[in-house]
This record gives sequence, structure tokens and C-alpha cells, in this order.
Amino acid sequence: MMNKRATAKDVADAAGVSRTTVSFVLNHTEGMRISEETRQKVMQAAEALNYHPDAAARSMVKGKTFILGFVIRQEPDKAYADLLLPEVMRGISEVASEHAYHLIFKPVPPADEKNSLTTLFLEHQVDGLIVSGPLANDQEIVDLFNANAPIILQGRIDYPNISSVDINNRKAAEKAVNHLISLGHQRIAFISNASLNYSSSKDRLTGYRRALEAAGFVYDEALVFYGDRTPDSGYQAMQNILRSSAKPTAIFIASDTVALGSLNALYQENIRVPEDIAIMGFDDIPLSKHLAPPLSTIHIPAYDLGWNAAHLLIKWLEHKEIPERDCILDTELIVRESCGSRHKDN
Amino acid sequence: MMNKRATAKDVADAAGVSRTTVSFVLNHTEGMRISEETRQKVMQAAEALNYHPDAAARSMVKGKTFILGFVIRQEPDKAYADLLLPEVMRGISEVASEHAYHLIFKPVPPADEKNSLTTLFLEHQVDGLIVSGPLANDQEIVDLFNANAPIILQGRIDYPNISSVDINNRKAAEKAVNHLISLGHQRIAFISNASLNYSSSKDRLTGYRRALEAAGFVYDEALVFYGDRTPDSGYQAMQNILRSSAKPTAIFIASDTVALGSLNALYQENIRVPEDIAIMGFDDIPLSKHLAPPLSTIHIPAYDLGWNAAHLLIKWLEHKEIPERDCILDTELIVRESCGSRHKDN
DNA sequence: TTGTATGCGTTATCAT
DNA sequence: ATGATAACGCATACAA
Repeated sequence: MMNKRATAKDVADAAGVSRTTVSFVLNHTEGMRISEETRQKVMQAAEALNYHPDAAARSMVKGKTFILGFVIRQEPDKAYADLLLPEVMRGISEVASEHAYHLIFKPVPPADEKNSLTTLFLEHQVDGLIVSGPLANDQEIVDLFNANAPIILQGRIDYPNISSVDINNRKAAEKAVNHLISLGHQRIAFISNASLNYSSSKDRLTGYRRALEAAGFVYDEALVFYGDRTPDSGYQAMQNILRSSAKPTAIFIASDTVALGSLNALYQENIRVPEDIAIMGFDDIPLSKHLAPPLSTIHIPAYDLGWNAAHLLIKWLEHKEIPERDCILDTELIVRESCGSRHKDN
Repeated sequence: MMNKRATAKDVADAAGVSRTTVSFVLNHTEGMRISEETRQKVMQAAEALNYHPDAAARSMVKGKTFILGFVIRQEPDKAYADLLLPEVMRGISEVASEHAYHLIFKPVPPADEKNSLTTLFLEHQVDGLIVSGPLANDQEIVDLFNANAPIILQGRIDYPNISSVDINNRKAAEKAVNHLISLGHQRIAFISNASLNYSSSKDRLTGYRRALEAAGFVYDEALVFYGDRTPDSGYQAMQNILRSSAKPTAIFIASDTVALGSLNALYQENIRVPEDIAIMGFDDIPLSKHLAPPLSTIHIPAYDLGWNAAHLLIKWLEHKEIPERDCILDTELIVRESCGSRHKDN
């Protein structure tokens, strides 16, 4: 039963024509007037033999793989724990499917000794790359870009020429903190989403600081704590806050995932949200609206992030249009219940 | 700067040897005694030219793509909303990476008119497939299997020959319900994880029923409600329960994701968990432990599911070992706080 | 030990 | 309107 795949030659033989004719018919090549009769014969033969052109062969002759690479610049366990990632992927893969591209997904940490990122492109496994969450100074990406690799970033990098799709983290954080301020809060603590080596973390902290200062408050480092994308880190950070002398009336946690752990710590201590303390998140992961209480947060258009990145990349590949500017998408303040209404200091 | 990729011939020329020698050196071909000197020359030339073999060319001549396909049998929006999926993917991609395979990920709903699943294999985009969450009667999968496609299922199907990796949903559900019973509950409602067209849903319901009957209770359809994998459906189902005359003291919700919405409905009605009602989940999604209260549930070894599926598939591909038996992994009852301690009926 | 020749399955450029 | 034929880049059996 080890029936070999049928090749174009098999189809040609079965239809009594040449391989060329088969190719013309099956690819609907323009300008080739082929008699309806032979067209039918070829179609039927192909159908009968269950013929499908071999991807590798076509790839070789066209010089294209029709595969996009989506690379996460993180350790696999962290990469797959990102609750916004599936939505980004959905955006990418929807566009990819539309244009008949496939999607290879792969977490490649920045310190990967095997240079998997470079290899992926240089071995021509993919036609182009979308790289998510690069470190601010990611040399491998810069090298790849300089080697003419079509590459779109999702996240910022300290190298201006590579175009990226991102949100304005600073402004979004300002929005979040301003909301807290507008509710009357004066002592607002901060828990970061990740290490400040990532530009998104740095930018969100900056936004927190600016909003505070713009409102006439002093920025106090004793109110700043750190998460690392995990609920556990949020739990720990919250413990630290509770044990410190910070005593904030509100906390801006720059990641809903981190906030999850923080809320858990609060729950254990019987501290009520928002009655005892207001909590503001960031990301709007799919679960935030289902938490008790539903979490106020900043909505990131994750699907659109992926959608736009894929579109820019495919435009680059298909029309050689190298995008000139970054694509910055809007965020939105989502007011739910975790910040309560107006805070009354006593 | 449009520097073409270097080919094996370029390396050969640069090193002053033949293409064959280059191939032998770079592939560490056994039995070919090559002078250390030429070996070095070749290595250096390859390095200098930044040579990487073309994936398509190698793929063609070896008759292998070194790509695995991971297909979800669902609409993209549902596929990407599955909170266990990232862990399954992590398991698959870890094994894939180890064996130098790449991973193409693609949601292909059962009713896909373009036969994307068949095409993926027949065009030889992938060497083999892992298919997750098939419908009980998925003809396309059966056809593909009969066409000698290496394919591993993740989930059950009404066709015995295709090997799968799965959990025993029925027994796991029994475990969950038995826990509730052991706490003294007598009126236990059920909310399904999805439509009963999926074998996992059917099996979990069966487990619920069996546990009840084994304990001497009668199975009452008035206590059975349905979810569709989404929190919204859980919210709705809970509304239905509260408005019905069911009045359960405990609810077994066969999906943590669905439970999320149910908990939300409870929160809105100021019904306390577990004081007023006990909630038992299923899946142990990464967030369950962070909910308030932390959710008691059934742990599914998602990572291991992916890991085993990938291993079976690669064994098949590399050693032609077609797995003969299904691989059933163990689940675990996770007792947290949402079921409280012993229930006292009054 | 290294070089030569051939095939893999397409597509594309020529002729006819 | 259709049929040869070259080319894509690599691996390998065989020859030298």
C-alpha cells in the first residue's frame, strides 16, 4: 500500500500531455490558451491521481518557502505562559492563511547558543520573521536585518531602522495612573510587568512616574516594586508591599498576569478590593473581566498587533515594500470594578 | 547589497575542493576519511561565506521536510482561547526542537472547505501531523490515516486504528464528583465543558453520572447544564441554574474556563464560594490556583500530552515504529478551596 | 581521499 | 496551443 505520491509527470502521462501543459493548467497560467478539452483531461487526471504539487520542489524553484516565522524572544516556559500570545498568534495566522502562508512558531531566547533565529532564516526555512519581545539591545536581530532579512518587530528595540508594531506603553501607563489619580488616590504603588531590560517595562514605569509628577506628586522609589511576568512574582511583590511601610491606597500593576498573584495575596490577607485597596492592571488578558472583582485595566489590541505585523511582513515579501514607519496601535482604559469609585481619604 | 545566499558550490570553490567534499565535511559523513587540512579549509570557507544549506533543496533530496504539523480541529477563535493549548504546544515544540524539527501550527475546523488538513500533508509541507480535539466522527482524519499519513491524535475518535494521546475523561470526572460526594454533597449539578459531539464532553458527563449512581444517587437531568468552552457560556449556565429549581449545594463544572464565567455570575449575586455553594472544576488551567477562592479541579498533564504525542510521531517518522496502543495519561485531583470542607446539610 | 554524474519535482524559457 | 529542456541546491552512488 506504500503508494508513492503522484508527480506532475504521472498526471501528464495519464492525461496524455506534457508536464508543461499540466503546470499551465493547474496554475491557471495567464495568456496560455489551452483547449477546454485538454484542460478537462488534465484536471480529471490530477483529481484521479490525487495529485498535489510538492512543496519543497516548488519552494526551490520559486525561491520562496511561503512560510512565516514567529519567534518569541523568551525562554519557552515564559513564552507559552504569556496569556496575550494566543491572540497575537491568531492575528498573525489569520493573515498568513489569507495569503496562503504557513506559520512556524518557535520560542528562541536571546542567549540561544545555536543561533536558531539566524539559522531559521539563513537555511531558508522561512521567508521572513516576526520577532516578539526583543531585548532593547538585541544584536542578533540587528545582524539579521542588516543581512536583508525581512523582519518585523513586535516590541521596541534600540535600533531605529527595523520597523515594529507596538503600543505606546508610556502613554498607556499614564492613562492608567491618571485614572487612579482622578479617583482621588494619592499614594499609588507600582509593580512592574517584567525586568527593566525590556523596553515595555521601562516605558510603563516611565509613564507611571510622569503621570504622578504631572499631577504634582513626588515619585517615590519606595513605592516601586517588580514583577517578572508571573503570578508568583505578583504574589511576592504584594507581600513585600504589605510588609513595607508603603501603605498605598492604590496599586498600578503593569501586567494582569502579575496582578493575578497580587490579588491572591490580598485575598489571603482578607484585604478587600476595591474597598480596602484599588488595583489597576495592564494588558486586559482574556480573564481579567471574569475575575472577582473584574479587573480594571489597559486593553492591548493583541489580535491587531499580530494582524498588522503579519500584514507588514507580507507586503514586504510580496511587493518589496519595506515599511518605513513603526505601527503604533491605540490602547484603551477599561474601567471595571477593581478600582471602585471615588476614594475618600480620611 | 543584495548578496545572494552562498551555495555549496561557492564554498567548494572558495576552499578549492569539490562540492562533494564540502557535503561530506559539513554533514560529518561517516567512513569518509578526509584529511584534517581540507576539513579545516572547508569549515573556514563555509564560515567565511556564512553558508547555510537550503532547506528546500535538502528537503527535496531527502524526501523529508523536518516539519511537524500541529492542527487544532476548531474555529480559530475557539482554538486560541483554549488556555491549556500553550502548554500542549510547549510539550510538542520541546520534543520537536530536540530532534531538529520545526512546528507548523494551524487551526483547521472540521468543516474546512479547502481541505487544509489534507493539503498540508499531501503537498508535503509536513512530515506528520498531531491533530488535537477531533470530532468523534472525523472522516478527513480517517482518510488521511488510510493514505499512510503519520498522524497522532490528541483526543479520542470513533475509529480504533489511529493511535492517540489522551486522558481518561470518564475516570477523571468520577474522581471529581467523588470528592464532592465525600464532602457530604447530595445535590450536585453538572455543567459540561462543550457540546456532546466531542468525546471529551460525553465522557465527562458519563463519569459524573456513574459516580452519582455508584454512590446511590439518582441521575437527574434537571441538574445537567451545558457550556461551550467559554466563560460566557458558564455565566449563562449558572444563571440558568440559579433561576431553576435545581438548588444544588455543589456544582461540577467540566472546564475551568467555563467555571470562570460561572464564578463571576456567583460573585455578582453575592453568593459565596465555598460557603454557599461548592465549585469543582476540570482542566487546572494555569490560573485556577490564582482565583479567589483558588479552584479545586482535575489536573490535566497538558505538557506531557504534547510531549508524548510528539515523541510517538517522531518515533514513527524516524524509526517507522507505528505506535500500537493509545497513550493514556493520569489526571490528578487538586484540592484547593472552592469546595470548602465538609458540607453540612440542614 | 576526492571528483563526476545523476536525480529529486517543479516552474519557466524557449522553440515548434 | 503544446512540448522539450534548463535550472533551482543539495546528497549520494560510483568512479578515479
